[in-house]
Amino acid sequence: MTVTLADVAARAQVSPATVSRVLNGNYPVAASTRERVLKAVDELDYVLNGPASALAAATSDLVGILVNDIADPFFGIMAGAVQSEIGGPGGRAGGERLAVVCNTGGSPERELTYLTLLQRQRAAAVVLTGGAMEDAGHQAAVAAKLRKLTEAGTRVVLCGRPPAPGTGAIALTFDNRGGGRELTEHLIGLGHRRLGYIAGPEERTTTRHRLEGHRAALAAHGIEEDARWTVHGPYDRQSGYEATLELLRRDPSLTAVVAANDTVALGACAALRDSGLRIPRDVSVAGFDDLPFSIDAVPALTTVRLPLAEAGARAGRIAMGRQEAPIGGIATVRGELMVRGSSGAPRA
Amino acid sequence: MTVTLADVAARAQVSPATVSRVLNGNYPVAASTRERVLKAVDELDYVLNGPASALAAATSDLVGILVNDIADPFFGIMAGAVQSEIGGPGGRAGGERLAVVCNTGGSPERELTYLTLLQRQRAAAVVLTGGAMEDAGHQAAVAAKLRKLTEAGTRVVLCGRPPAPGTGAIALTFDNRGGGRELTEHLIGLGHRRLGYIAGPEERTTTRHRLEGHRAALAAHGIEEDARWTVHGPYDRQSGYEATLELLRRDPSLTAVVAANDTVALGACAALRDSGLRIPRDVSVAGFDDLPFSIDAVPALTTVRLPLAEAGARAGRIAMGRQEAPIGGIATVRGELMVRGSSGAPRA
DNA sequence: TGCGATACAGCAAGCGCTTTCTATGCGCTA
DNA sequence: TAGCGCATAGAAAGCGCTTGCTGTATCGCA
Repeated sequence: MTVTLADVAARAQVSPATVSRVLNGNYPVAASTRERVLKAVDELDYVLNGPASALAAATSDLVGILVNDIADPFFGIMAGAVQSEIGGPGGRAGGERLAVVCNTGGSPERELTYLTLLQRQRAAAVVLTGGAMEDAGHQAAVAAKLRKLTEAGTRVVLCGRPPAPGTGAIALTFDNRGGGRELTEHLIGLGHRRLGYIAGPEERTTTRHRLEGHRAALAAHGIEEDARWTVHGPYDRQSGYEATLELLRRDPSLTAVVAANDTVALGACAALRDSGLRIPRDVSVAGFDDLPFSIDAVPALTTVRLPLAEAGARAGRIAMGRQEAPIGGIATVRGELMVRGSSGAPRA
Repeated sequence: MTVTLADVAARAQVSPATVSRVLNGNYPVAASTRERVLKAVDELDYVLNGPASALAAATSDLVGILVNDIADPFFGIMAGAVQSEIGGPGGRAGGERLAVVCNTGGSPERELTYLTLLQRQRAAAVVLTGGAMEDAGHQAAVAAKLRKLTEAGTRVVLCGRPPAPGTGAIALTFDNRGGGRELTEHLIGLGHRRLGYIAGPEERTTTRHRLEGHRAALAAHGIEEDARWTVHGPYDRQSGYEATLELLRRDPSLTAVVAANDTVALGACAALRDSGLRIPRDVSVAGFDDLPFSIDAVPALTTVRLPLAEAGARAGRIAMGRQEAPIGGIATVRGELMVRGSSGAPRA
């Protein structure tokens, strides 16, 4: 039925061992023999049985990439960058690896299940992207899983995610707090004093850090925050739209709206427009991430650029052992404030 | 070192066979025994060895999803939908499957390599999304691969991709031609007679079909197309920007620009704005796909909505054998014209 | 009480590959 | 010419799991 190594061996008149060695190329095989084997492989259209070789060799060429939402370019960009460095087909590394991206949908259970699945497959490496849940129980469970993975020899890299001490995982963390602070300081510098904030989902590290940065900026400038100025919601456009209407309802005198990310900011812009407000004349808007579409918003979005592709690529290289891990296993990746048309001085 | 089935068996005082059966749950096991086994599994923190069981059972729970560009929401949305139906962790199906998305980057070689890798892993199913390359050699190679996969029992579904006759693959095809035609007819109906077209990369089915639809509309209305009115380029924003400038250079009298997709259209809008032209007063713009951000363009983009999520979900269900394949193995998914602010009557 | 049917549990034979160890042939050197 | 080492090929023992087949109690029923 299916062609096996033994069939190839028989056809090439050599032992299965030799065929295996030709295919893996890590043992001397005479050129003439090799050629004969390759010819047989070709004629028989032989395809190696992955599970069998993984079992025998006790290793696999699977690399897992966990993302919260695959439909969100934030993750897509990182995942693509990781993958390009993993050395999957066409990647710059030699060995062919199956880089697989797993969509957790932001669900803790799925995240854990995917990690188990990856562990089960004896993945060569795992990259976790994006913010983590702050639920203590879940964090402990993930940490335990990660420790087990690293102990089993799987390289684990966190990309855009806070460190997980004691797990052996390498962390490339985004400086969400610093970025958030810089962004809000920019607005304050422009003269804003009443700023609405549309935060991401609660219990997420990203949400909290960005919000903390925002508040730190307010505090640093002696602006007392009004509890009505903050609204939480998911990381999507609709949330931004609704949250903005809500903010306006709570305090129509706001002169700026800071969103948890660009997608949310887009929703905010739409809500403002629909409310008859002009950006930035009436209300300034700011996002976070600098996704590709942000520059095309009208006016273009003021935001914090996160080097998603660079960070992903670095994470990929580290996962493949082609680049050294940062000292201490932790590196902080900073964002860059991008001032564009959506922010301006408030009306006097 | 690592815990194996045998260890669990020893601890639970049963045979390995019994443990296996408890874990796979497809054979009667006394409740008391099951409990003992589960307890041992838990205590030992046992994780099944994926490759080993795949080898022994000659099946795997891997499902591959091929996409051209994972950073593009067009693919992200489809991939996410497929995945949610695959029954990966948290999906609505019971069995835990590892749904993996593979990023081909639009490269034929990578596509082929990923298919081989998936074949090697004895994937349970494969979903290919997005347009195909039109290179005859490559198409034949892919077709051969697909045939081999289906013959080996892997279910293959094409989502948003033309059928591959004789391969046993199920196809859910987007009606790119019809959508393209409808879109251009809308513009013609508005009074446009000189329409620029920014096509996607050559040698792609999607590119060709959309362009054909556009031309069919022109022909149907007796508009003779000027060769200068079409420019090809990749599916990205920058391409749209540059192509638009080029079109304007070639024929400043164009009153509408039709883009191969929304991302390209965004670039076109930016180019028009930067050229001091107003949308739609001076030039109308239209996209394709109706990605989430399109409604946030200013003015909102007139485009053709493709039910990406629905199609992906359906593809996923078919791949899992939870929904019947369309008769003949081919179904056409139609788009819906979304008329928005970016298109209007040309100035008299 | 006796007999077939039933419900579990175990044995053991692989699944297709990798890899260690061993065998063989050959070219050289002394 | 005998002896040694190197280059290469093969034999065979698993890797950890699944599953067909073979027991062996236990149960129902007459």
